[in-house]
Amino acid sequence: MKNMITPVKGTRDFYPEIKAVHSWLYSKVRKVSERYGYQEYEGPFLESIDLYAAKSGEELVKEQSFVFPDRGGDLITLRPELTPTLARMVAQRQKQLIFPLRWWSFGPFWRYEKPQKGRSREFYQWNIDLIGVNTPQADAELIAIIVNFFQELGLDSKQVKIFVNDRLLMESELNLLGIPSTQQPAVFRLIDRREKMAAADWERYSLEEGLTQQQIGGVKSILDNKDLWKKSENLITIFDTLKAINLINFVEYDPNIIRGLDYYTATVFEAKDIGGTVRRSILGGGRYDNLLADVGGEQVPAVGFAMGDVVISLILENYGCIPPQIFNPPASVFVTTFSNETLLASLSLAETLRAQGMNVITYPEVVNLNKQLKFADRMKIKYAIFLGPDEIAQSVCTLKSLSNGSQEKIPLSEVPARLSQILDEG
RNA sequence: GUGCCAGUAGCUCAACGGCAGAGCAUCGCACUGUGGAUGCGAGGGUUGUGGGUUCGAAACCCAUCUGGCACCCCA
Repeated sequence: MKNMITPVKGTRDFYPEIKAVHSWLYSKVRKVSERYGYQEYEGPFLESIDLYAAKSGEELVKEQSFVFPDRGGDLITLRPELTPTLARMVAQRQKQLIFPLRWWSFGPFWRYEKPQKGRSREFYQWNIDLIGVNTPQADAELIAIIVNFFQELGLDSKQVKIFVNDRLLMESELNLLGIPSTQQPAVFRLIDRREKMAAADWERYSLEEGLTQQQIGGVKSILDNKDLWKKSENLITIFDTLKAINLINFVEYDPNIIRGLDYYTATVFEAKDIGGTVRRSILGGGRYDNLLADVGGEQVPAVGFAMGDVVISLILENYGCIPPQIFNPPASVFVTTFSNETLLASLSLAETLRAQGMNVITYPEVVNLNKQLKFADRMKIKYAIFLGPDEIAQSVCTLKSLSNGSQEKIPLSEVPARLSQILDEG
């Protein structure tokens, strides 16, 4: 144990049983993305810091990104999010891409934050975006994808929920209260914090931000108004659309949802664990209609969301949604080795079975069968094959089921066919 | 980046100023052509790391690292 190099803070080691969960999650992400006709893409993990300087949240770039100079002295960033990269990739080929564009991605990201449960410094993120359409139906499609994803994972609407709001609606409400647009970003931050603070603290804080008593009361009544969405044609259409396609469950209006990133322009949404103990949000997204123009392209409307792998994995584990079948044994057949004289015959039989498409493990050392079977048992392999002198003399092998202990002798020439048959049945 | 809590065998934990232990796991034997069960035995530790207090530190103090909780922020 001594002198062991510790892993970099906030990174995770994916041991096989954890990698299995990760791969399974990736397969679900792929399945749902493809079900809606989205195409997989990927960007570079390294980006110039200038790409983020444009429009991501200030803190995300200045405080939470891994930034280092390359050998030429240019500042390189380990990507903290994908949306600016996506905007750049689309802007670069704006004239040749086919819109509406539906793209998805699942890859690693880095943020220099304090690691704790649900948050690491290196994490994977599902990004999915619909670019080139500015309609409530497009927003509804992304929300529908989330609902579909939750259903695919076996979560129900008492466990997780998607909360939706519209920044334009909030801005117009703040305007009605006489709060100027220059002051509105600060008020959005106030809104973001309200549920975490005691009421009195929040009011005092609001006064410090320059709001009048009357405005504070106004903001409070906005945030408590669960029917506020009825003032927004956009939200009305989104909810009507989701109702019509029967995917309105999991979805709820919430005026408190604002989102931290600066580039969101209208619809914003966030999914949370409501039945359990994970307070951190599962995913977040919304409409960002100006980002492409900000990175040098033509103005193109877009909507999308991002989901980190860490929080959703925790939630799936808490709710027992991870199917045990994903921890399959690494092989279906174990070919024992008996002696140095018969070793090559065993290896040869194993290779024959592999050529038939089976996953086969052999014991690469001649040790007693006791030890080999114990190994096979612990690896949860279902069938073992013995090929010792007795079997070789008769041109057969012994097939043993490790689940019920039964054994049968099979002529060597028939082994592949017989085994395929047994594996198909079991 | 701020505050609080915790780190003891591979894992879960005990010992709480006085000989570092248990359960599980591992390895060996009973069982050299047959796994799971059982019995017997063995190995395994600079108590996260560095310093300090003390006759004596796993324990108390300081620093540091790592993790967890609440902030900040966010996936």
